[in-house]
Amino acid sequence: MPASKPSTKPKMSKETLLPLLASHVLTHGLGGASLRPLAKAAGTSDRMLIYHFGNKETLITELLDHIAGIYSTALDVAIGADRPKTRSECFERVMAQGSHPMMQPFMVLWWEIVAGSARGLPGYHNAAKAMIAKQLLWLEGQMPADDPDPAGGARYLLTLMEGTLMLNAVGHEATARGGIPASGL
Amino acid sequence: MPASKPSTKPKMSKETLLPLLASHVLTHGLGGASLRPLAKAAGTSDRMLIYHFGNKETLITELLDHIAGIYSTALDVAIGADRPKTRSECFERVMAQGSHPMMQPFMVLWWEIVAGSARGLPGYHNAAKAMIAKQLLWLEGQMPADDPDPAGGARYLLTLMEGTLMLNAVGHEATARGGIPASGL
DNA sequence: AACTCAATGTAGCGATTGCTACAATAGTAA
DNA sequence: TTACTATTGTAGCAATCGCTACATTGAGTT
Repeated sequence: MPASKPSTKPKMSKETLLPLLASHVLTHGLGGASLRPLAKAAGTSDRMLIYHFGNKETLITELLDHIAGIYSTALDVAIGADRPKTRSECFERVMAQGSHPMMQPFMVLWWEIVAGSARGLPGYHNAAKAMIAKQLLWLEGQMPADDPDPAGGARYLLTLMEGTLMLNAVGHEATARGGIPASGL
Repeated sequence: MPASKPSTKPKMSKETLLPLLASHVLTHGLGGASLRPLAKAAGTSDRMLIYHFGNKETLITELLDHIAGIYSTALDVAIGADRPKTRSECFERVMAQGSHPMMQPFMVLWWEIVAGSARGLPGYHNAAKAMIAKQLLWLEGQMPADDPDPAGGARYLLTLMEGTLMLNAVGHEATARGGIPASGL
């Protein structure tokens, strides 16, 4: 009775592991991400994580790459059908999207990535740069159709949005909301 | 010959320890801040850190408070003698100050504090809020003398500045610099 | 059937983690 | 002196860290 043995070819590779690992760090963060909890979340052992990735550093690097990819596609599916009329309206939309509960795990993780990038941790910088670049591109596509300078406007709105999101993250929502002038956007 | 004994009343308290601990985390970060390295940097043992602070969590909390205080006085000594003429000029000055090499340890640590605050780590939120509040107050004092709305302007410039600093931290300096419109500040 | 080799489990290593038990050394109060 | 209390050193504990040595399994190849 060969019953207890689960499966002889369990199909376990980086590609199948990364989504599970990503889901774990998206809810538990990168700071305390150690091999054994990560492995448990992915249904494996630390032994196998090292087997597949070589060491923790490359695991984190590839994981951050993967998460940047997830973020990118999440933005892709969030493209509005119509264009906003003004930059102000564009900013409102974009902020609503960035503050959406669905995006919150990304935001919480995001500051950890920024911190790691600022401190020079391997892998963090590339992921941060990729995510910003993607967001900039996405924002450019969200600009008003008749905007005189969509690229420059996207950079401006991105700066403003990131500042606002940071103030939100540390409990200064009122500061951020009150500071954006209606004109000038 | 009482020679080898260092001092019978070595005067060691939270107040004398905190500056040394702060200097350590300002250069080495909070992430890997464990008791024994911290103690070594302060010239003590982990044993004594626990003795003075009770446990690591309150140590970190009080340390973050202390660092927020250091940051506050650092801003106080950086108040310019004259006021800028325009918001644009004000923003330039403030960015120059925030990008100053002297401030870089604070900036690198800052993103770690933001990350901890976003994730709800104890002590991080209060420190982040205090540092932002101080910065807002400071910025208000730096606004042009004839500004129609110094408080609102300070909030706006703070949002813009933090967004810019974050983009700098992840290697998107060009994005940030190119995005700020000359008008509208 | 014999061999090969990727995939996996088990067990453990040395280092580090936060923290504690116990004892020794004082300086002060009685 | 005697007793007490605050401060400090020494040793160590259980837990976790990243990682490795070794053995086993099993599917495919010859």
